[in-house]
Amino acid sequence: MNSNAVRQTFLDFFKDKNHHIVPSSPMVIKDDPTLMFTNAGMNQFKDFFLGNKEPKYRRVADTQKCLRVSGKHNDLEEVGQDTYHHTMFEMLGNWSFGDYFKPEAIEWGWELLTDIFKIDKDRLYVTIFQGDEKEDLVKDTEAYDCWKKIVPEDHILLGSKKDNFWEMGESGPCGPCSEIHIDIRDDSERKLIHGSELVNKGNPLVIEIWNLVFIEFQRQSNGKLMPLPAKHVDTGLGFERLCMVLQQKKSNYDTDVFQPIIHAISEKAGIEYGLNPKADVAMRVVADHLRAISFAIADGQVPSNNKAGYVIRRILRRALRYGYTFLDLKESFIYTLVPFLVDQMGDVFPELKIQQTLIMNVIKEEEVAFLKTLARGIHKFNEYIESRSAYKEYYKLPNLVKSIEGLFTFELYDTFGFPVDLTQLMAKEIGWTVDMDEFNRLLNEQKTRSRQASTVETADWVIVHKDHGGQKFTGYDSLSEEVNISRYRKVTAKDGDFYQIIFNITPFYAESGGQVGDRGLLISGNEQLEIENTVKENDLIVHIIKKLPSDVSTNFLAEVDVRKRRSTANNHSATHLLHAALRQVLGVHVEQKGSLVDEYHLRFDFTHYTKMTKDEIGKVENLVNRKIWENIPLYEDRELPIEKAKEMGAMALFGEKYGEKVRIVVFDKDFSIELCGGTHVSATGQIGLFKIISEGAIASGIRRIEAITEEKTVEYYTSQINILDEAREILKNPKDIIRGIRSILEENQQFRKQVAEFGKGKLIQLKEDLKAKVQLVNGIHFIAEKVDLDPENIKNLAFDLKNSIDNLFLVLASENDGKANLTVMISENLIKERGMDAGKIIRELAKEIQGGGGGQPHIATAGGKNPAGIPLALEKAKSFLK
RNA sequence: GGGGUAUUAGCUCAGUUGGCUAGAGCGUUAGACUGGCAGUCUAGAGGUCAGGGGUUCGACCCCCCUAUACUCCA
Repeated sequence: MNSNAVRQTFLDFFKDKNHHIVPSSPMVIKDDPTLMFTNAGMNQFKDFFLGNKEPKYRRVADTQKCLRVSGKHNDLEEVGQDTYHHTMFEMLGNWSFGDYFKPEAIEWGWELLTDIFKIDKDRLYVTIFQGDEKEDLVKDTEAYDCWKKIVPEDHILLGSKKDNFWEMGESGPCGPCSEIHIDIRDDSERKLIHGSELVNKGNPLVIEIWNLVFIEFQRQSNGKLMPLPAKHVDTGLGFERLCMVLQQKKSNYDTDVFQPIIHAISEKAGIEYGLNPKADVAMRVVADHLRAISFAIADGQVPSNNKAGYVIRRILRRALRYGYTFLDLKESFIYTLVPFLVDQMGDVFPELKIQQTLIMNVIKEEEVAFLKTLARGIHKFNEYIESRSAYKEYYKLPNLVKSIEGLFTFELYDTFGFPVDLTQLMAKEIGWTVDMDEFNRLLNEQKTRSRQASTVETADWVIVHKDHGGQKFTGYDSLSEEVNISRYRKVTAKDGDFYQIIFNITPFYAESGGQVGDRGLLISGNEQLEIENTVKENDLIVHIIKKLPSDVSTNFLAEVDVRKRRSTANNHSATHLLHAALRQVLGVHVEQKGSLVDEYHLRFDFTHYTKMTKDEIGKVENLVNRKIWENIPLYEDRELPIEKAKEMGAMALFGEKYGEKVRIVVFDKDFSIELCGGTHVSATGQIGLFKIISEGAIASGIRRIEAITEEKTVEYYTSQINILDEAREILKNPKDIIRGIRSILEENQQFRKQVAEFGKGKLIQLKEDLKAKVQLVNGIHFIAEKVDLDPENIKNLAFDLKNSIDNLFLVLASENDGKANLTVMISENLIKERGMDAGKIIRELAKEIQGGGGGQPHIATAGGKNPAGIPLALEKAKSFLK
């Protein structure tokens, strides 16, 4: 059975059991501070488990793209080493939200695996939670009894809290789980050791394939467990592992999910898969990471230097590093593999196919950049080895300690991004070692420092008024509302504590979709508190406030800051107009890749391959402004079925999560229709005036425009005109200001030349005067004079004189700003033949002017605070004429 | 969010206790050699040492601020 059929069979099976099939949510997560990527199938349903939201369907099934690279589930370093870990993988899942529980989940799981997929029952083992005394949790006999009906007892095993008690995080929903494991060893080996002894023991051929989680508790932040009112089922069946089992393979990478890609890599490297263990690991790493990166980019996450983007960059670099070292691929190659992935998965995940060009461009650019960092690192490494060897030469050390310091290794890694394992490899090749203890110590130091800088502690929610069916958002229509607090909690952060407050109803827009959150006031009686920001946590609207009201249980008036909201709406609506204008001027390949809208400006990232010309920017600005002046009224529909919205030609974004009912925002149905949750102007005229401030690249194929609207634009034009006015005034109001500036510049250049000529003439004169004063003492041409020149010109003069007079000993003095300066110049041959040293001489002379100085043997300078000492210094100079 | 490093000629980079009137290679311009090209040789042009402030007799170098880029950690 090929992989596509496996996936389909799973979904069909649960469809028959009255499950609603939902699409995979994006792999990149936007509105959850605790998570960067979807790392389990349950992520998109988190709000249902937390009780923040009511599910529309009580039974759901899906396949979910997941990425596990950071946080609690960190598999990155495992990937490729074995045959069954992945960064990106698909999780098949069936879900019950307060509907069926253990009996059905267990029965159906077994039915699918054994009846439909025909897996040999004798090879399957199940585990149940054994209980935990510390937590006061009993053994999960309910699950045990369900299993006992269909599975022989010697195939049911007890598991500890670590393996069989699932938790979402430090706090939150949790419960016991029951895992299904499979033993795919050969019969001969199975006879030697019973499979039950190898479950959860890290054997690559006895592995977990399905985890059935029974959520029935809520973990408080004080560690206590509370029973949940509604019980849920959350299951995860590893798609790649299931394919392996059904295709009778011993490795996920041998299935048709990976083979086409592995084959392409092997061709590229000219190394056959399966011959050399190290090369095999590398090929698996590249194949796995290629998937992860491509899907991430398709979901809108390009590699960058922090947060989620940084994680993607790290994955890509790891792949490149393995290719570089073990497959001897020294040039960018990963991007050339993308078409094979698209062939394989493009039908199930169309976002890959549509964005293929962008994915390839972005990957290639990253590859080239990283190869450059590698080259720089290698250069630094060689320099280090050379300098250490030179050190040994210099001090005539009998033998050099061939060890690379941890500090240097760390600097290479931390500052220059050079992978530490490459340092080790290169060291080994020339017979050196690396001080890894020191390296690790430094790395841990940095980790601790970073962690301390970002510790936040979140307390439990305090319920004030029970909310029925969650909170209501009224901000599209009103800007103030009578509210009461349904719950709040305290957050302790490094730079001060604050509170998160949930209202029963709120006009405040929470930060999302690139639009910043609202600010405003919370008023009750005489008390006025500032709501500093509004953020979204999953779908919950959270208000941030520094201080709690004196009475939290009373009624309040919540008022949105109108000024900020208005400016933000201007910028958001302008963003829509800009998007549409770009598509009209540049072409329909323009897709939104990111957006930021606040009260000051708007930022819009989009796909486009070349720098926009002045002309194009002008056209876009004009088009947007024309639409503003048409004063087009806003048309919106907040409850439109998504299919209908798409029919209307609404632009949906990749990597964005949409429900079944969506909101569309329309400005002229023939111009701009977008799916959007943000706040907008009621008619475009309010935007006033639009101006693009900058246009540039942020990644290959992605460009960024920054623009302003309304009063900011007027301010901008006003300040530009003021500059012009001022310039005109300075130039005494010429008819043509440009010509005026040009002629001044020309004149200026002329004068410069003249001044330079004049200065030169003066210098020549001075030079002649000084030449006339040369005394010949002991075969030395001696000059000691005070001149009226600045230090820079004295230096020039000195060099000039040295070139025209041989055997020269020159001492020049000058006075500037009440301070004395001395310069000594000596011909090279006098230094050699008579051992004269300008540096030593000047230190003697400087005593007379109460100062200090120094320099080289042939030229030296000094300064002092006593100009009256100059004659004495010049006199003293004679004493060196021996 | 917390660190680190860098910014020098059109490009790639040197410049090691503060004292080269700031250098190399490539590129570029002119000339010579060659029947022409490739090439070789000779000569030259090209610098606000990222920007601003400070310390100093003297700053590419030390200190502070700003900008940009790179990079590690969370």
